[in-house]
Amino acid sequence: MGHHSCCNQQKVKRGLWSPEEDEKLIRFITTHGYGCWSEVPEKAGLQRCGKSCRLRWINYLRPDIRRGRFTPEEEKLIISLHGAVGNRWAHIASHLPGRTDNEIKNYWNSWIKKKIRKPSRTSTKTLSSQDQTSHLEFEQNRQPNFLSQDLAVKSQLQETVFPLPGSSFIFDIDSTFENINESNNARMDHIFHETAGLDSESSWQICPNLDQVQAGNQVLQPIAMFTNTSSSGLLTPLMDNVMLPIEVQSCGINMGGGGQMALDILQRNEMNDWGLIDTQQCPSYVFWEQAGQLGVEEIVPCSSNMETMLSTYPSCL
DNA sequence: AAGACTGACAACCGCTTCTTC
DNA sequence: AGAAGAAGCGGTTGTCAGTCT
Repeated sequence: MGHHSCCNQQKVKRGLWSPEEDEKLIRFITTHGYGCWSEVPEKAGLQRCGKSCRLRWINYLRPDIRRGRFTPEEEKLIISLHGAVGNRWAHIASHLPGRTDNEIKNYWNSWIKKKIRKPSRTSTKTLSSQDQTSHLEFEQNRQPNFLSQDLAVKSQLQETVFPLPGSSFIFDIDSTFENINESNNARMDHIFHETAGLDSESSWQICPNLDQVQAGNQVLQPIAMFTNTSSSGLLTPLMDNVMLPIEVQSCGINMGGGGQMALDILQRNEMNDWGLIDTQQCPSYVFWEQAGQLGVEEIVPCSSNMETMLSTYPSCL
């Protein structure tokens, strides 16, 4: 194709750009514009291919470029957007004025490397004897891809995006709030009471604007931020402290803010019946049932709630 | 002191998508 | 409609300065 052949031409320079080359390109673009990139090098007096000129301008020289370290807000946004749209760097960059897809991609890749190297807080936590029993039980059911690198990365992301303070609660459900079916509602009700520390008589409901839960006479604030890209492919507006319904088909209840992770895991395992994550203290397992077989996959090892959940929902086994 | 390692980021490559004729 | 070139995109590699051993 055009670029490939143009870059193979003899006397075309490659590698880092010199200040002189930068100056030539800037001078040309600012006076003439760039209309057709393949014509730029010749007109600007550069021994580069048009593609290289374009990249240099877009990623480095254009005046509206923003350089320097990412702010915490930008970092958070990148993490959130990546959780929603994956490696669509150009899409992510469009939400960060002055930042390039290349810059964000580089940032992401080095950040991920760092995170993988650094042992996670939860994965190094000592398990209680109760935890160890539960952990052992499910070790035996591990899937081949258990604790894959991909999963480790996602767990790290989850730690960052969903810091999980002990007294708060977060959850998402398998349908829009208007369509909670009875069995899901009952399970959610039970889990909610336990998680929020309510007595069994206390009633609760999701407030109409979906950002709070009314429990008895107190209003509780969810801490989670969810994204949903499942149906339209469009990016759901990201809002801190707002709980959005996530469409996890037949997924049952998902607590702990791992909606997208659950979806990934369940889809990867072609789960059609139902699945459940129990994650009060930290993310732990996704369960699902298919053809009479229990499937289980770990998100982050250990959960002090495992026994409780198993006794409450014996159908997990 | 010197070589190995690491992180940051610039640049390239190959493929896909868009545009033009 | 479809061929060809241009532009866009994401994965990967290269470079270099700083740090570690």
